[in-house]
Amino acid sequence: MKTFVLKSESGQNASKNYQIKYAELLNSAQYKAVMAQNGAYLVIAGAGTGKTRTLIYRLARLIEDGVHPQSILLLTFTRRAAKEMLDRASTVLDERCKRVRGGTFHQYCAQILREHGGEIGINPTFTILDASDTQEVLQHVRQTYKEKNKGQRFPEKSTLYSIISAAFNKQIPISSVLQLTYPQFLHFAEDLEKLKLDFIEYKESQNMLDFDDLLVLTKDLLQSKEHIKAQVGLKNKYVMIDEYQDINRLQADLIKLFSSVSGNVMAVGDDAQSIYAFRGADHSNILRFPDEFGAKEVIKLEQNFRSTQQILDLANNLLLQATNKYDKKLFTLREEGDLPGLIKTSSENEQSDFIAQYVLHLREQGIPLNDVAVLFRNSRDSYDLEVDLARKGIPYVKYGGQKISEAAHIKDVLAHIRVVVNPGDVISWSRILTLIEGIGPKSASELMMWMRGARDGVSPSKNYLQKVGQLSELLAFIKEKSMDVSACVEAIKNYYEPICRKKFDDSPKRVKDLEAFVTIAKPFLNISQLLEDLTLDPIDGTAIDTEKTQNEENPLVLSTIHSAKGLEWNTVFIIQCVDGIIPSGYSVDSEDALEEELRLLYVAATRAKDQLLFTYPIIKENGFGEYFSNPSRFIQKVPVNLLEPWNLLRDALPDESSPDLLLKNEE
DNA sequence: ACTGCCGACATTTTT
DNA sequence: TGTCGGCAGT
Repeated sequence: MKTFVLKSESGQNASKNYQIKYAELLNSAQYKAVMAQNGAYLVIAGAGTGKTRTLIYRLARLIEDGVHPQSILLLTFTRRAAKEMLDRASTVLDERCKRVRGGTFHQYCAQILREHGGEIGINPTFTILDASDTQEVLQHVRQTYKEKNKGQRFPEKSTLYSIISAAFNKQIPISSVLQLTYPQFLHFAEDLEKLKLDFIEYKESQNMLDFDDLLVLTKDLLQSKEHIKAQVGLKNKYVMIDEYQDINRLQADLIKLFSSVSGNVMAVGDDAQSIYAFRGADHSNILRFPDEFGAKEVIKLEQNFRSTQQILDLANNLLLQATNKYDKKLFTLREEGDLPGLIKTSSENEQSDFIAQYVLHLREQGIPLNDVAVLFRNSRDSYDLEVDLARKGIPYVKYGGQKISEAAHIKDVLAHIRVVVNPGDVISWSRILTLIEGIGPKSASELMMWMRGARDGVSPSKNYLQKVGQLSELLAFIKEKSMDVSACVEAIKNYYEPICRKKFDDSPKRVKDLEAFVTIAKPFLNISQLLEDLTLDPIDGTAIDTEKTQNEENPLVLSTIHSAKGLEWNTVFIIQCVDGIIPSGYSVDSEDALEEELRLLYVAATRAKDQLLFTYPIIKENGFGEYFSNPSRFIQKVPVNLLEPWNLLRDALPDESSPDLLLKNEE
């Protein structure tokens, strides 16, 4: 008798002959997620439970099942994350995985708008504004309102940016944002609403979109144009979203639209690790997912493969302090390890000294610098340490904080490219014109008037024209060579370098950045590409320094906790565990905000594989002088049997061959 | 008009 | 920390 096996629609793939032995490589929860077929699924993946691994294998599995790589959409938090996943997936399976469409929400939205934006009146050649560009536009729009409210404190451009952006991302009116976060500006509510309209109008007139516009307009487009929604939906047979806990309302709506045809969505995240409320993320989104998307199943990953049980015990204990119940308890099969340590230092300086010495001590034990991370709440919390590391010659990279592409000197360089790409960009014109000696805001705007067509015979003033000569040569060159990015950037650098030297006291550092920037810019196909990539995927603060230290030893990692998301190291220091820093002084009035700070500490703690050390200085310096600081309230509540206090002893002998030894006191 | 200098001020965290 | 606004000098 002959047999023919009929394939079922879903779920029956376990018997298939896969190239990859999924069942052997994954634990049962991971396996379930990887094999999940059609419909919506939520994967709650605790820290270190192999979330990325699960996503990677699911990609591979789908492709093995014949799903077209291009019909899979993988949305991640950063572009780097997407790229890494696709790279890893192609190692476990094959090159096909690289053809999966992966990236950030902003990137994907920009793509949709370039393709279909015309349908709602968007010119597809729009330029994208990054955070600081947006602030410059706001600065421009702000003038009128500032003058109108003379004598009163009117919000700064950065404050305006957070207010307006919060209104967009949370989709609430400005007055509500003011009530929640900026009650001191409540009386400006009306003006700010108007300012917002001016702001929108200005961006429209210049054909510019900021980060928020990309999301909002994509949503508008897909909601108002049924056929486009269908077209986009058809392309997305499978949608996967990483870090779902950090997604805001707007993004949740977008996912619904992206997956409208197939309904195949897998969201992955951890409600205990939601740390982006400040930008509108709402960790209840992840809890709502099952209802909202009609999820077939919620899969929980709880076995941790990263940390020792001692570290997990402490992390679990931190979560107990939350009023929100996180139904989660991480466990591991790893061997026992050291108790996490709590180190009190007399000053911030001693804290830095301790870190530096202990890092060297670890290195002697065979733990390389780059397997050690120092984490902190605010970017500036590492300044003191950075000075100390530099002095002791310990190489480091820093993640988080200001982006290189937002530094003034890089913005200057980019402005030259911008005016070529978008000659209507008044802000950039003004920026590059006022760089020229003898040209201030007034002459700059006269020159711009003149360029726009010399209305009413405004005299071009020969004197200025001469000064601008060099600049116009440069711009002509860029225009002609727009496909040769490295020639353009090189030319700008040569033109700008003398200006840079005059403009900044710390010009040597900045000139070095310029040189590094030439290298970074090289691989781009044309100047518009360069601009777009830099705004959608800004280079991390010290990425440039990394190049320098590459020949040397792998550097120690310094990072804000936010930027450490998803990463892991053998040893993790969490420094400045002081009340007012973590939790931040800005959060103590709000229970929700406070709880987010707790989650932040939880994220930091769960980055450690073997050793976890909290440090805090007992005396902090602040403006006028010194004051006593208290250890973080979160840390204070942890019982001693989970967190061992260390005793620092300073070696009294000055002529000892080894540096001062800091000892651990076993109690 | 433009430049330079001084003091005030704001500040989490990121696409 | 660096940026911004005001003021004085060229």
